[in-house]
Amino acid sequence: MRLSTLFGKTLRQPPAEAEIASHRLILRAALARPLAAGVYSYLPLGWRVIRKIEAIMRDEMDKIGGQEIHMPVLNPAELWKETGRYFAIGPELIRFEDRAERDFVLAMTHEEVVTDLARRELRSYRQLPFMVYQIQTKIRDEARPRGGLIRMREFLMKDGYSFHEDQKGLDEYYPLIHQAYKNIYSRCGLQVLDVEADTGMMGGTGSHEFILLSESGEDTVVICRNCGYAANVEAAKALKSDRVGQHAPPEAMKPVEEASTPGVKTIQQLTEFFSLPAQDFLKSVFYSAGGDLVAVVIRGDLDVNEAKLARALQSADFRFATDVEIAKAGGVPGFASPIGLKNVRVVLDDSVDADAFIAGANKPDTHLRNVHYPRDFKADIVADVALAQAGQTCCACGHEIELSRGVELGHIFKLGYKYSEAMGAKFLSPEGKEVIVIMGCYGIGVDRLLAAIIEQNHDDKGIIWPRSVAPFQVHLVALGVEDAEVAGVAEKLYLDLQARGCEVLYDDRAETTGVKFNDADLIGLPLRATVSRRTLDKGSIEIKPRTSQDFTLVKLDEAVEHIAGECL
RNA sequence: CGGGGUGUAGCGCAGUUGGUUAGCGCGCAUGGUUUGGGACCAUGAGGUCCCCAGUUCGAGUCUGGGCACCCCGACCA
Repeated sequence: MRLSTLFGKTLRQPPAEAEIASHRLILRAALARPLAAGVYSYLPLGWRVIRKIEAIMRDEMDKIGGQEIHMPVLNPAELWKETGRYFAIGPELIRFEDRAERDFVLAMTHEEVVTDLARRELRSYRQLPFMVYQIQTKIRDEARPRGGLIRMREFLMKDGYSFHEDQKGLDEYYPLIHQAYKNIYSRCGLQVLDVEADTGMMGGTGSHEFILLSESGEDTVVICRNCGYAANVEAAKALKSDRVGQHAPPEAMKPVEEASTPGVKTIQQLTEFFSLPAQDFLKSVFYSAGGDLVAVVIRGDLDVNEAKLARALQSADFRFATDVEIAKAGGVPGFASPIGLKNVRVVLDDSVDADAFIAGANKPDTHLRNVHYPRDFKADIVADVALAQAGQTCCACGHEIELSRGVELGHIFKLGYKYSEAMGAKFLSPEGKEVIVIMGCYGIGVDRLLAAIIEQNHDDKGIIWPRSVAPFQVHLVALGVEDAEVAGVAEKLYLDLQARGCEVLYDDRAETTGVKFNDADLIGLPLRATVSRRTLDKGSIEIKPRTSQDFTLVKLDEAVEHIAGECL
């Protein structure tokens, strides 16, 4: 490709809206251009990278028996009603009617379509197992797109779906997917963290996320530097420290007594008022779940993890209760607890021991001392619903855990029977019995991966492409194109390299040295080859890797083979 | 969806208490001088000042409403 005719100009200054490194470089290097919030067009350079990434994904999927298919983005709403997601998912699912007033949606993922395909095709266990995948546009009307290609409303995803006879088959296949994903990242030059993830309402039996550690990430992961345990904070198990200090133990229980606490509402205020650590108080957080009031009771030093709460409640359909709803059940916001309340489901975090706590009295300006569980209140559910915190210790080895921000690059899931059951995807077993097929789903964002590669591979001059995904391998620079010999040699090199199978971006423009070298650094191809009067006087051209400050002179007649050796 | 910010030429920005023909740098076009790290000179093209309504003799500037984009948070199969 000649730079003089390449569609898309590099920018000296990035548009003011770009804040994170990959976003700025994607715009400056002319990889993509915005059309609307979270919607981008790819220019030739960016699209070549996308195609390289896709090729790696296809290769890894094919290696583990994946078969590429292609499913529509335009979906009849009927399918989504069958699984209930038409009603369960919020406005991020775009819904509309066609001209005949039939309900349609734009697919944000393809479990419904693929399960529908499966139930139509699948008859016998002899057809199992299989895994199909596609690289397809996904539409999600995200509340807040951000970070350029990090979070988009229209994006590309490689999504795969596996179908097995039984859990055992899925369990045996899952590690192959897991390894294929790791291969994809490493082949793209990325170091990603592989973490245990929340299976959420999917009801699955296993799930991993692949996280790029980055300050601009929107997920929080828990990491143990000692044993390597890593998990999304939504799923993370951590050992809650035991309470320290003096507490009335269960065998020495004193009667509950009221304490006047005028205006003291928050845990922070309580610790100051009583001069006691936060762990000696009971925090009660009220939720409204499907019309019921739920009180989540947790130690004062901990916060509620709503993903874990969803699992405990077996429903994600809840929100913070309003003060009115709390008052209706007899609670007094700021001084509330489950003690003495009726018609409230109580979820107790397993951090709450049998020793004495101070809790709300459901009476204005009043708390209660010597509250003991289970003497003074009962729990409907006891579970771990606490958010992991820095400073807690690893559930596997006891070492102190760290929290880190990250970007979710991929998510693999043992789906189980949720979709196949809802949609009746069944097959006949060897015994002639109808059996529901078990599914897995495996997603990885293509655009986001491109952004991640840049996040992890750039310097202050520009992108540093890993060879595997670089839009071209060689940036051929002709300095002083008015010099007929320079132009002639560069031109010949360009043609010869292409004939030899190298991907060459040829800067044939009549620009000054600084402009050309700065563009080469910005675009970031692995190898730069320079032809100038100065190199020709030595019968040579100059070769410089993007990653190095040093260059080497190579004789003209060896140039093609030398470069080919570096980039093929 | 809550909070904050920004909308003036392709990009980055300035524009005074409301006042004539809306500027600057970069980029772009033409000509010339240059040519190993974003060169220089000259000439030139390019604007619904986000939109609508209002106040005013007069609005980029003031008022009201709307829209778009960015950031933080909530949300996120």
